[in-house]
Amino acid sequence: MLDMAILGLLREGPMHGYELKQRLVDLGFWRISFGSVYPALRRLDRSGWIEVSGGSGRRKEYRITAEGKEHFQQILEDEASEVENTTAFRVRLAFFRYMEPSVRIGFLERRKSVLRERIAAARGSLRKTADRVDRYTQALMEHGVKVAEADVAWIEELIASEQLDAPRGFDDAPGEK
Amino acid sequence: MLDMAILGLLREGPMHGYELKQRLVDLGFWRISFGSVYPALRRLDRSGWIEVSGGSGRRKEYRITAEGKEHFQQILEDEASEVENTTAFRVRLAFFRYMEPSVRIGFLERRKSVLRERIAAARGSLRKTADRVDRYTQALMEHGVKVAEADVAWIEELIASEQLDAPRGFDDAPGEK
DNA sequence: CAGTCGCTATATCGAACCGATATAACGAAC
DNA sequence: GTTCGTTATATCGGTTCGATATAGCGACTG
Repeated sequence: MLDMAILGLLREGPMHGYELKQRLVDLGFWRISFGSVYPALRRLDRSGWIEVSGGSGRRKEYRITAEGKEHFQQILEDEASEVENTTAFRVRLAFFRYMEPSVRIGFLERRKSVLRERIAAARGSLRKTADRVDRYTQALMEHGVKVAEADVAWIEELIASEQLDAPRGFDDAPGEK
Repeated sequence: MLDMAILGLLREGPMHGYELKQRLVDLGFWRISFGSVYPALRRLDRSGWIEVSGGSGRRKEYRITAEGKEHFQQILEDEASEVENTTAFRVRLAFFRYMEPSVRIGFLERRKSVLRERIAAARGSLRKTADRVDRYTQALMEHGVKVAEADVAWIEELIASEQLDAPRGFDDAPGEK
């Protein structure tokens, strides 16, 4: 996941590690530590998806390679990708501009149905355990459901505004089912 | 964090690993894997906070020890504990009944101020980056702020209902500042 | 102008955690 | 009676976290 976020940011231009970490924090994905960022950068370098300029010492610059861009595009648009993972969904949303318009709505829809399943499950376990859990636990579970419902509503808004932009089949994917 | 959640559940009675994991999932803290649960149980056993009955084979039962209860109480009520961590806060809330009433409101207040700081920071970074991020990223950040605001409102409710139960200084902490 | 404080920047370490997978016993359906 | 889903314990590799170390740099301070 971190790999995708880093590649996505490097698509906009080369950066050094510290700046990259600041940007990641700014986007508010999650709180990332250097203990994740630097190993990730080494990993991406080994895979040939980024390259490093400025040897050992201060201020190394990282830039994405052509293969890196290709790889980023692939993992970004991967239909089988985990929509159950909130972070993964949020990162993909942040890079929606790089995603085929025809794929965007599919992602949003799949996320919505995952959330709905989760809401149903949470409601079930609330009913099931209502008698043996205390009011704090109950408040916690109920709040979780409320947040998830707000998320669904938000995603529906996103879908609606996406459909306004592309009311009927898009240039890139004309007849594609 | 997992350690605290496990000890908290075992306070209610002995369980085996699988059941424990189900309960953890039911509570909806986060999605826990066996790859976390079993190492955690071994860890807790080594520390002497739980004990295992039923040797190698099927269905081991785990029960909390007296030292385990003491340790649980300590990490639960630790004033210096991380309120920045959403998961840590949620787990503690689920075990609020084991917490000194005088300590509960303190926790809620500290969580609230952390969220408020985070909202302010997010608003700042929204203003700062408004021109160079696209509408998807912006929608993501704005939604994050909204969710955090709803969280603050929820915590304020919790504080209010807590103050109803204990309107003025409690028996346990009479003159304590 | 020496001292030190805080920020930028890179890096590593151990511990914890995740996701996938292996294994096996059990009950029930077919 | 064997195949299937569920319960149950366990491990493995890879990733991530949190803490910590190091050092150059600018700014302010006595």
